[in-house]
Amino acid sequence: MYITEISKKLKITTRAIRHYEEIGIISSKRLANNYRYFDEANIDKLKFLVRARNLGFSLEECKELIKLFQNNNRKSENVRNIAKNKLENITKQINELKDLKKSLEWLVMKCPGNNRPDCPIIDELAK
Amino acid sequence: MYITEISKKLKITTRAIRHYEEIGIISSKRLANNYRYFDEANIDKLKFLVRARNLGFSLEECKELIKLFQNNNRKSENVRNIAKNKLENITKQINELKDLKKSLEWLVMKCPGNNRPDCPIIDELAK
DNA sequence: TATAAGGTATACCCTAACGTTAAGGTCAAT
DNA sequence: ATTGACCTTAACGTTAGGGTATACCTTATA
Repeated sequence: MYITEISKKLKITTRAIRHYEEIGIISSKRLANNYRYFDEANIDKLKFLVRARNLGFSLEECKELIKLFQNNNRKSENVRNIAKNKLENITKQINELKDLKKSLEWLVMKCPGNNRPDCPIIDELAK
Repeated sequence: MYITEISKKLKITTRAIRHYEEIGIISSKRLANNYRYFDEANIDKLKFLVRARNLGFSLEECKELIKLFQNNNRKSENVRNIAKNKLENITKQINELKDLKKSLEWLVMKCPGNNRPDCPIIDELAK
């Protein structure tokens, strides 16, 4: 498969694919005209990568996961630890964002939002 | 106040303060020895900025808010719109993260996490 | 056959919000 | 005079690509 073909199939940009190759996460063959060609193995790896990214893993984490993916002697414990870490991070992020949301909701509710200068949001930030 | 003094007080790094100055959000005076000196007005602006950052506003948004903060002819509507936008973004982010969290929780639960290679997380990513 | 269209390549600059050296100037105390 | 704590600027690193420029390759059309 050519790069555009697979980029459409996986709904990512060609730029992303080239980037993944640049930093050594995936690889491809080259045709006589220097065009990239992705065979089954490369495509599988890329698919794996895209799914991992969609689950919120960083490229560095994806690299680790792909290593484990391709290692038949892996321990599922190692995979689980990566996922657990990510889970903790995401939970923290959610909680932080929830706090922010509460504060912002309060302020937006309090603010009249008219053409006068008096504004509880500004007051809060300036207090 | 000197930069370290105020950085401790506001619990941000000196690098952050210098960065804010670099990009023109805040300013400071200089002493004879070229050290930065922050007077009341500068400090108030910086405090405002830190609070806005803590509420999740980007530096660009903070710039806008500070402009409004210092404009006595502002309309509270403009302030409210910035906050409402941010609120929408945060809500979206939370929902996306919640989806990720669910998926990850499911996978982590399913994975035995032992020293065998069989792993539902890998299976899911490779499917 | 020439040329235009469209896919492909590399390579460089850009983003946000600082973190992180590196290399050096200032100041107070020892 | 030296130490250590503070200050300075400059400049590269980070994340995950986006955007743009320039040029080569291939194919369809005039």
